Formats: sequence, structure tokens, C-alpha cells
Amino acid sequence: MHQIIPADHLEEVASRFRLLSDPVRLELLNQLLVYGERNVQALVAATGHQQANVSKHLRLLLEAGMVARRQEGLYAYYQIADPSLSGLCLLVCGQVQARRQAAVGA
Amino acid sequence: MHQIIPADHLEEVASRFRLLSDPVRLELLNQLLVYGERNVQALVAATGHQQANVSKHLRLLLEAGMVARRQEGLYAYYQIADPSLSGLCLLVCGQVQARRQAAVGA
DNA sequence: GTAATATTCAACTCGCTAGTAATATAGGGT
DNA sequence: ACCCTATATTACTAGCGAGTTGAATATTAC
Repeated sequence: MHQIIPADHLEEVASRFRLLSDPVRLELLNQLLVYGERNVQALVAATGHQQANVSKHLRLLLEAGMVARRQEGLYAYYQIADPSLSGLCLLVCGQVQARRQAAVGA
Repeated sequence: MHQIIPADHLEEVASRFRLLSDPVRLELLNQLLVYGERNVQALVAATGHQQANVSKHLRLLLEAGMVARRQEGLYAYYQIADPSLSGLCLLVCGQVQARRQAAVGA
């Protein structure tokens, strides 16, 4: 029987999910998914979080290969680099909505 | 511009991802994905974790609607209840493998 | 009563996060 | 060369949340 998640991938898969388990990072990813590309200033303004924190979160996402970075003049532009992210978010959002509707009906 | 992750879903989406960010729970889900249905004993034996811990994790997954529970005599059988789970795991596993291969090539 | 599962409690550890501040780097404008 | 701005990084603190272990207890089915 083949494994869906190979044993030697468990930790890495878990840490990828952990990266997605923070509302601030989800906000940032959502911004990038919607706008395509944004610089740090725009992300700070859109989310209302401190610049240092935004940079820290972006670094984590960058190290995981979920986003890409492009420098243009003074500004650093980030965009989604992992094509599976939109699918992941859609799947989870779909489940969240399904559960909410089920809760209303119950 | 429509949001991929609506603002009022952020916390809930994050907590669903957080549920998937633990290697023990991923092991359990993987068992259920592969074998379809398993009782607690089988999960304890397969993963090597303590029964109390396995039950605790199963409870979290159950409350989130990710698994379903069926009692048969003395035994409690669990199975996957969230059809999006296999898709989520496949997406993330695919990315993990892609990154590993990229790392080898680099 | 025995076996399977669930629940609870206490104590501990670990990792993550926010915040603050300070510093570093680098680009642009003058 | 100088200064301002944008971004990154580091260090430290403090606190929250989650996981583990161990033990004990509860529940339920046989």
C-alpha cells in the first residue's frame, strides 16, 4: 500500500502547513494572490502590521519558496512563487464555508 | 477585487492549517487515507504513540470535521470525513518533492 | 469484571509571536 | 559626498498556545 504522505516527508509537510497556520501570513499571501505583486510598504499598509514583523513573515515565506522577491529601486516586490497555494487556500476556504453553512442549517 | 481568503475566514482557515501542522496528526490522517478506516488500537500500533495522545489528536480532528467516528462494539473506527484532505496532502507533498528535487539539482 | 476508548489533570517543555530597539544595507536624490 | 527612504536583520523580552508524559479516572460494550 503506497503512502499518501511518505514517512520521511512528515516533518516537512507539517512545517509547510504550520507556515500557513498564521493569520498574518495568510493575510500577506492573500494580498499577493489578489494583487499579483506588492511591495513591503503596500503590505504593511494593507495589513496594519509593523514593518519589522511583515519582513520577518515574508522571510519565512521566502525561505519556504512560497513567495519570490524582486528588488526594484528602493522597493522589494513580492509575489506568489508556489503555484499550489491558490489551490490550497481554495480547498480550505471551501471547507470552511461548507462547515459554516452546515452549522446554519443545523 | 475579490478576496481569495475573506477577512472573516482568516482565523478559521489558519486554525485548519494549524490542525494539519502536527506530524502526529498527519500520521493519523495518512493511515486513514491509506487504509480507509482504522480503530484506535490499530492507529496506536501503527504510529507508536500513546493511546491517550492518539485519542486527543483524534478528538481535535473529529471536532474539525476532518474525520468521522463509528462505534462498533468495543472499538471506535475512524475514517476521513473531509474530501479535500487528500487533495491538500497531495498538493503539499508534491511541492515538498519538487523542492527536494530542485535542491538536488542545485 | 475486563477491555477499548475517552477524558482530565499537573507539570513541563518548546516553538512561535509581538514588540521594541537598534543596526545594517542599499538605492535615489541633491 | 551626504542624506533620506525602504527594507532587512538582530537581539532581547515576554507571553501565549500547543504538545508530551504520566497517571488517574470515566465511560461504555462485551
